Amino acid sequence: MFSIGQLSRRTGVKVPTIRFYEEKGLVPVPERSEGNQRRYDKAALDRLSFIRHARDLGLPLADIAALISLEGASGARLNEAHEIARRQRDGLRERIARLKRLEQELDRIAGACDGHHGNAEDGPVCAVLHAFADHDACAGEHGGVSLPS
Amino acid sequence: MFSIGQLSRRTGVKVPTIRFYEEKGLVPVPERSEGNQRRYDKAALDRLSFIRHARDLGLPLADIAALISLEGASGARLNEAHEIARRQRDGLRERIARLKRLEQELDRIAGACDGHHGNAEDGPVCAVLHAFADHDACAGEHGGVSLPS
DNA sequence: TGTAATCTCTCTAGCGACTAGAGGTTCAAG
DNA sequence: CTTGAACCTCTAGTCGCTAGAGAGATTACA
Repeated sequence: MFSIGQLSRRTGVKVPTIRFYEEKGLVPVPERSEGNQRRYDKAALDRLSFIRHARDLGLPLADIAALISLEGASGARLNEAHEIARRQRDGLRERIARLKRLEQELDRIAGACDGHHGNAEDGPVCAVLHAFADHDACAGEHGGVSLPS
Repeated sequence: MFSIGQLSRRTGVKVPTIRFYEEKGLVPVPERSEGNQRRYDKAALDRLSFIRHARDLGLPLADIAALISLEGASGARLNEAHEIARRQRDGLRERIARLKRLEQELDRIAGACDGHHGNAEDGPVCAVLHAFADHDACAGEHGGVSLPS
């Protein structure tokens, strides 16, 4: 039986975040001490570690909740778990690809001007500012639809 | 002179988002028609394109505001623009590296079970669920501190 | 046993960057 | 002149937390 602070230290999940998860139904409502403080057992620790790890992997809480609901499921329902993992991995791949394109362009922008800035009177002063404004100068497309959130 | 809708179509920034940017001071307050509707000129379009592009590149609005304030700046102040671009690129690189590590692990998890699930009675039913729970099985560390937001 | 330090409680509000909706007004085409 | 699309303001919701206030509980040590 540990307190919320001990649970926090063991899992690396911050105290307010644990309470937040409880509110969202991701962590079961724990017992309380006589003084109304939360008391957790090993099961809670495992559950929270699970969430922690899944969050580290980038899964949204909704997906994590779905996975949790699959605990002890069998057969077809289990494919949902695979589906989540696969979907997550594919999304990640796409994100990586897009970020790489962006990196290239930031490279271009960061190197656009190597120190000699003209005077303010001479029109466009620094290529960096211009480069940010100028999408056409991009080597390739970078999505243009959604952000790399 | 175009309406907010036309500006939206030309820049790809959604109408409510344009108003949001105006509220945040990123886009100057435009003139209004007699009937109180926003009317924009080419300068507004350029500014909004700039913001759009920078957002696509992953810059937070605060950085974009900083860049905007550098318009027409000279000398030392311009280095700030470079600084922003460089910082942004470096952050991106780190993010990419971290995401790659996560991808590997999701790969492992997604492939953890290739179709034969045991019966629910036989204890641990599917490796996917277990894999999510089991950080120790990770090939490498994946940060463990902050999320790939 | 006393007391001080640390934890924990609930609650509310805020972050970033929007998005969605309600309920009303204006514009442009036919 | 009428219709319907586009526009207005305002509020609230999204996601995943984080921070703070003010009060009560627990624990370590003297």
